[in-house]
Amino acid sequence: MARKKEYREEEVIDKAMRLFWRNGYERTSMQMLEKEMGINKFSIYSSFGSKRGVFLESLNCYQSKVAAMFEKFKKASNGVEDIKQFFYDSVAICAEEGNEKGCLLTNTYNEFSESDDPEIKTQVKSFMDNLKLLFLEKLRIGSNKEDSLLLKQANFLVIAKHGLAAASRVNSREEIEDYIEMTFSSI
Amino acid sequence: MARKKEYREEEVIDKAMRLFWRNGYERTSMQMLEKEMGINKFSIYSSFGSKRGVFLESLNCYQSKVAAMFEKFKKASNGVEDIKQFFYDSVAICAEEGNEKGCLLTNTYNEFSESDDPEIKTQVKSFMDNLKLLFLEKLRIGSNKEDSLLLKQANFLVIAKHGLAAASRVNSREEIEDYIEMTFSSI
DNA sequence: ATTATTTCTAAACGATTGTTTAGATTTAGT
DNA sequence: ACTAAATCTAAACAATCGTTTAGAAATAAT
Repeated sequence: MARKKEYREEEVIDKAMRLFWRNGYERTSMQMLEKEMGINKFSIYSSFGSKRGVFLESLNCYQSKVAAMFEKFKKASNGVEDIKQFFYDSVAICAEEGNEKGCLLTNTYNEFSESDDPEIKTQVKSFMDNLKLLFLEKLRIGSNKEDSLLLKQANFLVIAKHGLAAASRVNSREEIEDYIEMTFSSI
Repeated sequence: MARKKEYREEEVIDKAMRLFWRNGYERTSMQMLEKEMGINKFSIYSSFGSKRGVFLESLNCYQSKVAAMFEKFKKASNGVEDIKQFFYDSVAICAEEGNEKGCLLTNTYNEFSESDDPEIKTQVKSFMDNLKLLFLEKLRIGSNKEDSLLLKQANFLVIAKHGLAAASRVNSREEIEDYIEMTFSSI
């Protein structure tokens, strides 16, 4: 009994996510969001409530974007080799976007680490913790080493993941791939 | 023939640097700077010209803060072992501050990567390039390997440094130190 | 003590931030 | 065709941003 929306929320939130990814939360203004999402402020607010609402939805969008990669990772069963492939897939996703930013969630954790927004911090932290657990499980499959060493390797690889996120914005894809090779030649 | 300043610029810029380190550039307001530096806006502007001026001086302050560590690194002569020690010193500096942030310059590179402020980006980039050259030189001292492999290892270690910066904000000091041990056990 | 010069306080600046509102426009049901 | 409900445009909102300015307070030289 009323007019129809001229945009699909999943489409505009994907554009918002890319904008936040490039610029971070604070440097992204509503004006930029209007332009990038192709709709105006009223529509943004009626769909997502606030700028923060758009950002939270963007984080979900990012997670669903990498979800397929996570599923593939979870289902694979070659242990450490899966983690290596996971890193390659991560690099591919960043390169596909053409951006030189690290992981959106890692960047978000950094930007919000001193703020008092527990919801955002919790979402990011749980994402990282899940990843850490996944890594640990993979190591159990692919190795016969004792647990304490496994834990250390898991930490090592999780940190390597952060390093990948940070380094991918200052190094070429080739260098990152060299890095992956060297990392895994030591395990 | 006139009144004396009631603050020393080196002292207030050190406080500003710590504030920028914790919060990043965009989330740090003049109001916060006034409070943290202990002087008011007029004094800030007469001493540093602008918020950006305070930030540029803060970056210099950060560099001079780690300069001693760099000098020690440059003068040492145990090759790869020096790099390892350099990483330990880096961790110590962060822990000393009590913050859980990565390297200020790495964070700055991330925050400004999409902005059009070439001066800041150039300063950060040259810092990283210098570090990379230093690493390469250290590898030459401590190793007899051929050049292409040396270059790869240098990249690897520089990326490890970025990883350290990124990971130090989500991992404990003990985990970071485990990470350093594992990194160097593979070289 | 007066003057000149600088730093201080504190208020105000215009611009931009995120957010809201009023009214025109469009659609669907009666 | 008319009405009701939702989306659109576009202007305005208060708050905050970085920045500037006017005037009081303080110092050093004359």
